[in-house]
Amino acid sequence: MGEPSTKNALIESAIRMFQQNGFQMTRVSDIVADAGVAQGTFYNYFKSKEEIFKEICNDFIDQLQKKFIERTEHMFDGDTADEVISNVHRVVRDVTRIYQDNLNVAELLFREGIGNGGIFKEIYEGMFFLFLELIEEQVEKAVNRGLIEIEDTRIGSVFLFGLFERSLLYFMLIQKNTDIEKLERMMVDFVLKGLSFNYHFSV
Amino acid sequence: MGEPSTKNALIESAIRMFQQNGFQMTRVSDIVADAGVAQGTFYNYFKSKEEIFKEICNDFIDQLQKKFIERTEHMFDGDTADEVISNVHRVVRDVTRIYQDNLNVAELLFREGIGNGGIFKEIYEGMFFLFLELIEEQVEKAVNRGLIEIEDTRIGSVFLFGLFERSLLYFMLIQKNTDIEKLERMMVDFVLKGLSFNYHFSV
Amino acid sequence: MGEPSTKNALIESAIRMFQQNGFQMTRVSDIVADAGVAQGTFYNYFKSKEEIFKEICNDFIDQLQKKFIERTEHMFDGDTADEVISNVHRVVRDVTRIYQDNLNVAELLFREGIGNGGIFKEIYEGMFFLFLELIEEQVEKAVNRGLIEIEDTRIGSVFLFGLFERSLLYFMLIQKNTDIEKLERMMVDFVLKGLSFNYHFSV
Amino acid sequence: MGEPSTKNALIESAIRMFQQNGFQMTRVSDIVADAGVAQGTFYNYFKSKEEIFKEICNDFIDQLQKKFIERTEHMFDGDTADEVISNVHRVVRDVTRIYQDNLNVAELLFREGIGNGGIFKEIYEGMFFLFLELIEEQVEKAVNRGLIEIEDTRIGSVFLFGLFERSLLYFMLIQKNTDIEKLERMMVDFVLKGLSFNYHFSV
DNA sequence: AATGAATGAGAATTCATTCAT
DNA sequence: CATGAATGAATTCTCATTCAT
Repeated sequence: MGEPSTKNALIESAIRMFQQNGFQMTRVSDIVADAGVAQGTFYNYFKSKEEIFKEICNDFIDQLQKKFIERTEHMFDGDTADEVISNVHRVVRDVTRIYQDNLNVAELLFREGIGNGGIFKEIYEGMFFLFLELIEEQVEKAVNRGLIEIEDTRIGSVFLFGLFERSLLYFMLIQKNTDIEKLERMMVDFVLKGLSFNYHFSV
Repeated sequence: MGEPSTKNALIESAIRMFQQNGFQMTRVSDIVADAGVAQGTFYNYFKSKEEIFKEICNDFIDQLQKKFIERTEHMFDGDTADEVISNVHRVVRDVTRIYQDNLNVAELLFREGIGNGGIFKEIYEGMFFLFLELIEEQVEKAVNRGLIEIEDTRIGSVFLFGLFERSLLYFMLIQKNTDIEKLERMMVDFVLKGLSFNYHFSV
Repeated sequence: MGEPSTKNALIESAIRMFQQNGFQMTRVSDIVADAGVAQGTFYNYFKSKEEIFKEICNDFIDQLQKKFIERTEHMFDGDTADEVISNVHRVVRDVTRIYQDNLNVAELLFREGIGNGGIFKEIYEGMFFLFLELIEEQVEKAVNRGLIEIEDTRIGSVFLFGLFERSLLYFMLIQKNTDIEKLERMMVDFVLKGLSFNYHFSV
Repeated sequence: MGEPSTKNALIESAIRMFQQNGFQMTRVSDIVADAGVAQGTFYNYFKSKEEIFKEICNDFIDQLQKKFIERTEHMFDGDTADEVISNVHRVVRDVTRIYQDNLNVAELLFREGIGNGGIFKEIYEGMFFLFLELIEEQVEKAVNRGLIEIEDTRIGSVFLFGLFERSLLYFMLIQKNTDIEKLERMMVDFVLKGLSFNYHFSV
């Protein structure tokens, strides 16, 4: 019975420590001290310091990817402007929820992925490219359907993703008292206008 | 007279190494090997690894801040829509130039500043907050003049800065063949529309 | 359970090495090589090279101070000359024993305390001053009781302590075949005569 | 003409620095900085850091040895007690003068010689043994002439030298306001009594 | 499963000394 | 003689990982 609790304790401690001091600056000894187990115990559950980091991120990434794929698929669906807006809103809201529910891990992944640390760049950039592809696909469809207008869909997609990710992390991590629903609403509004959305559209 | 060339060689090597492997993973021995000098020589010019990083960033930061302050001041100035657009464009273009001219250092600062390394977060976040303030000030003025409409100026400013910084680095570092002038043009367009800019404005 | 033996091995090796080459010239690598453990093992037991030195000295200092305080208190006690002589002798003998039992450490402390190393001067000089105070106190009492005569009790005390410490270390460390009992006897004799002891004293 | 002043400046700076921080802790860069010359200049005058130390000590040692040999030769000479006392006093006084005139160097030699530093032990101990021999020779002569009584002349000589050296340094370096003439007088008195000097002696 | 002592490769930094100018 | 940049060996200390108990 020791297993699940010990492993969980290690994971929780690792998240806490990684967030506080970053991956590189966190020592395995910090993690085990925080978890209250012996140094060697760590290696009964994880092959290395890297492995626990990846294990921590994987759940979040899986969840996020799954939802992202599932949601973006219908991003600009709808027969009327209101339906489209509502769908865009749903994407924003659902993805925001996942960030909210995994805020610590999201920050971790974001920071280590962008930082030059090395190994985690791949994980992060893999995610980034996937999301970019998915968004671009939808943007193209929407352009084709005459819903929005944008000179270059790749550039437009980078705008969307950059704006989304950066804002989310800023308001969730730094300016924490922000009204997230307002943020979502404004984001949808800003992005649709930026994309020259045809507010009078109807099939 | 060996001084300036040795010091410069070290700085250039340091930038290269930091970019390749990150600050933490770069060894002083990597830097000196790349610069072709002895280990001890490094310490004739820099007190520590941290110090060379700071010295590298400082020039760029100074330049960027100066230009940013100077340019944003007139961001939404103008008596006609065209004049305003032209001013917004100039801000985007000038700041983009600085990024282009200091691409390596810009990436360095961005990555290490966001990564959890520690000391560089301060430098980066200091810059980030300053820019946010400057942008928000201008956004407020523009709202008051009826040029644009935005529910919350702070949120709007984060949108602007996030979109700008993220896109710039993406297209300069990853998708390098991008037509930067097109990017600038689209950015101005996207942002103004996102801010509900009154294209028919005139004093 | 490797702990006590490893730590002890390190301490013994450290004493040996410090004695052979001094604190400054002794490398941690010398100590671990002599103890037959890995370099890192040292730092499982001691925070630094300085720390092991302090730990080595502390036992000896504690013991010496305790005995010194306890013994000197009755240094010149007694109702007859013979009793007094016997008490002085006991002080000399007891303190000599402690030096004999901790010869290596005593030498270490003496050498590093006098040498300009820095940190150990404090330890040594603290001890030196304490002993000087204790001796002077007794010398004053003895002068007041008419047992001895000395123009300046501070100077006399420095004579006593200098003579004692220097001789002890000389004969224990350099001219090792010396008959210590004879040395003690001669020391008591020399010192009492030097202090103009009243050999016919009686209450 | 630059030579003598540059070399002297280096020597004076070296003495100052060695005294402040000890030989080991003093860097050549400290010495040249204090002397106001370039790093390389040091090596125009001295082969190494050790060499400047030796050069500093040599004058003092030569002087001290010369005077010590010259003076001790007649240490217990004299046909009356008063003459002997006066001769002993002269030895003490003359040697004290040399210490006084070279206090900084004396402390240096003493500290580094006793400290476990290594190379200077030899210099110091050579001196120590020479002085001990010289003293013992005189003590033996005095015993043979019935001037003094001492069970073991070697032990007695160590008493004399230990007391002398230790006291001198204590009162010259630490308790600096001491009346040196009184110290000399008391030393002569203490020592002669300790040696059971025959105050009524006469040829 | 848990422990924690032992490991040792590797990192930053110092500083006496050299030498071309 | 004076300079001071360059050198690189040497040293302390860190920490992920192993493994016998």
